Amino acid sequence: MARAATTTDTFNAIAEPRRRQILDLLSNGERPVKDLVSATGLTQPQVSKHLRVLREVGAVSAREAGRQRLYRLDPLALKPVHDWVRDYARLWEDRFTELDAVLGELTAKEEDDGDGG
Amino acid sequence: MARAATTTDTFNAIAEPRRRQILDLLSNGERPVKDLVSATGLTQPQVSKHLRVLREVGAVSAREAGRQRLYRLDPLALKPVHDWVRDYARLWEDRFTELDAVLGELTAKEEDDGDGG
DNA sequence: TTGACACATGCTGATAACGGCATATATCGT
DNA sequence: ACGATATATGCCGTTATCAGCATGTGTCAA
Repeated sequence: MARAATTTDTFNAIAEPRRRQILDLLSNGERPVKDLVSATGLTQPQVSKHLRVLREVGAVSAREAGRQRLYRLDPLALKPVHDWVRDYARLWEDRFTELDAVLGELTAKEEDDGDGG
Repeated sequence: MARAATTTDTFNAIAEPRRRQILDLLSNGERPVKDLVSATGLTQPQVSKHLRVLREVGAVSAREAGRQRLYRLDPLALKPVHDWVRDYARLWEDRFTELDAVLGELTAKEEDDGDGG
């Protein structure tokens, strides 16, 4: 078995930075593919493929408008990600964690130095 | 070029559900590898490899303790993920988004049906 | 109809993940 | 020293990504 497909879930889909960039662009509102192409500097097929992945995980949806397709953000698809990291956010927002991190570094250094004090 | 390495950043590292599971286990405190093996049901090499990835992105750190290594969560590594999804959370917490989603579905259906009203 | 435009899909090649298994390293107990 | 325990690493095979390029489908204009 290889790595899970990018279309398995939102976690895999947003691992690709270009896809996050596309979502960022869509958070400003509906946009046709061409706009995303010029904004990202990617080729049109690349953008379409990324959009396909995002569609399959439900992060975007498309609407036909003449010969173009307007893509729209579907933010609820990101909820599982947010829900998961939310618990961890408490840990560093505590400030104690940051302090712990610093102290941990110092302690580790002391141990490396032997009984240097 | 293939998919970005799992060690590229936290986004790629946490795409793998087993690694999220390991982080979840470590959020209860420091644990030796053996505990993670029994808790996850994975083989020991698998766990060690996942831990290596998590170490390389700075999500965990290890401390020597006799013949075992105690792994500790480093939650700050998850901050970029949280920061990124946080903006999107506002969108669905607005409730208007959910309403929009429903209305969008209806509108799309009407358009599919032609002027069915 | 012909052509231009907008978008999606198919194919190829290169890369690297992930699982499984074996094995190397280090520590503890006797 | 020897065996057992704890952990890390190496190799192999399968699989799916991602970039690039060509091509297919549908829409608008003349």
